[in-house]
Amino acid sequence: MSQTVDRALSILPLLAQGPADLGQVAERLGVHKSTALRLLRTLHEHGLVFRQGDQRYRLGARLFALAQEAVENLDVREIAHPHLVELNEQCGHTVHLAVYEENEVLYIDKVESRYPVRMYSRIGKPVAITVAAVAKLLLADLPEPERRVVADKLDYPMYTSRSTPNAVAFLRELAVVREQGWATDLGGHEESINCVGAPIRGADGRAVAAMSVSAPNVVVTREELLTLLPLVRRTADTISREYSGTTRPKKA
Amino acid sequence: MSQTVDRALSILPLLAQGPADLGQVAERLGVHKSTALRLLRTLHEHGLVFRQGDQRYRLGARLFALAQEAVENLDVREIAHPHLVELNEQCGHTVHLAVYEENEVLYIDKVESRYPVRMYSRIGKPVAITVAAVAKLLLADLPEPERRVVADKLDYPMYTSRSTPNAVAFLRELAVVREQGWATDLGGHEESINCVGAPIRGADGRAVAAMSVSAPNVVVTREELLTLLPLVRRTADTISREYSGTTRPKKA
DNA sequence: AGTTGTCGTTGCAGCATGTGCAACACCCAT
DNA sequence: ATGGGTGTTGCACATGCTGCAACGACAACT
Repeated sequence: MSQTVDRALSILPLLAQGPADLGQVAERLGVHKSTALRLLRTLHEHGLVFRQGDQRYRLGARLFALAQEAVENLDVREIAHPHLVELNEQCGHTVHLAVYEENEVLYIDKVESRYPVRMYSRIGKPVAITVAAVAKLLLADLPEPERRVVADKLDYPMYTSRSTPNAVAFLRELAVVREQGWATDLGGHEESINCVGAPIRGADGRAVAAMSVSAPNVVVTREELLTLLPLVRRTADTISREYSGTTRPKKA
Repeated sequence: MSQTVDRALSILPLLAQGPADLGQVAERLGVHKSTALRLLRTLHEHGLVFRQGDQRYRLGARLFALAQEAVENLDVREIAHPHLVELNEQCGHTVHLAVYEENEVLYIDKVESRYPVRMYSRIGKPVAITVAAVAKLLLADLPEPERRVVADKLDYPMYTSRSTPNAVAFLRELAVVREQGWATDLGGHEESINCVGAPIRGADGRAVAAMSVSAPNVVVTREELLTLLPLVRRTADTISREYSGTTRPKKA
């Protein structure tokens, strides 16, 4: 790995937390001001960083443009979206779409109760990987050795008393999910929130994404939410079919 | 500027066009394969890039997460404030900043007029949503269905004879505002007060806030106030650019 | 099977490149 | 004026980046 690039890229998450001036950047990077300045300049020339009125640095528009392209290239999202909306119209609850990437599970789409999605709402956040239904689905689909390696590396925070406590329990849960082809999160992340989810599979049978429906206890009980399972699975299967039918990654 | 970082960052827009393998990246960068490899590795460790199918490289979803986090930590008010003050120094009148939230439009910042006669308003208070210039701007930017739903739910109090009388008239007014990109309130709230306003837009083109200049008849006539329109729009555009982190405005 | 081509990966020697220092320029408060 | 706080510049040094060439893995042909 390249030290210079490593330092430069470390600036990005730093600025994502909020604007910072040259001194702060240099200090938090552990380098001299002049070094930080040159890194920032380079980032600036590529538009990833922006200087606002009072000399402070912020993430720039180019980064947003790149982020846009990054998700647009995930064509699962395009295909799935209308189906997520439809599902939302039928049940009224929040619908999520997530993918697995590099030891993380990220939400890439979301439909909130009755209103159309707004870009940049809360999509893009990593999910609570040890408890979320979509995370279980995606991890359960990994090849066995990788699954175990990932499970070992994870932390197992006890969000609630129902959270997955450790790797052993997690792997056991994944085996169940793998077997039954769907997953739940019953108060494992927040005590009052339940989810049911199902995988979206590509032509080769592997899970390319996962979707879930979430609702708080006060709206529907666990049992009522579980009655939506067939609908969720049917939607996921529909998306799977459309995805594997239209996706033809030519040039082999 | 730093050569190494410069090269590394050049990879991103390159990958934005589509996945590429090591050889292609090296060639298009004009560097040796081993160099490209090390750059890609570094990008990979930061999650900006990932390898699909253990072969080709593509943009990583972490880019998306980064942009997301940055947007959440963005504070329109902080960015706008100095510009509002500057505008106030140039024209002397009251300047307002407002956002739309949950069927309401709220003032979130205000710079008081230098003239003795001031208008009543308070930061944090909902504005007269059917007549205020800022409210028209923000509602005009909503997606069509939501706009209509909101317009139907509103009350249309006749503050003055010039107030918007009903939903039909309001929607017509919003269409005009949407078209022209600015809005006025000519005695619709208080007989003697006029306003002109313009929207502040984020990187995705949606209005994140709106600003206006207000003055009573006794200080400036409507016609005189309207001559400030270019200045108001220019200020709003400047704030928009700074908020979205770009130097060049997108197309309207 | 053997062979040839392609592609990703590695270790290394040389030197381009990034680094930190110190001095400078600037702005604002005192 | 004076001082402390910024961001910025030029420069000598050596760090860490570069390109080379060789290796291993894999697949496609003959």
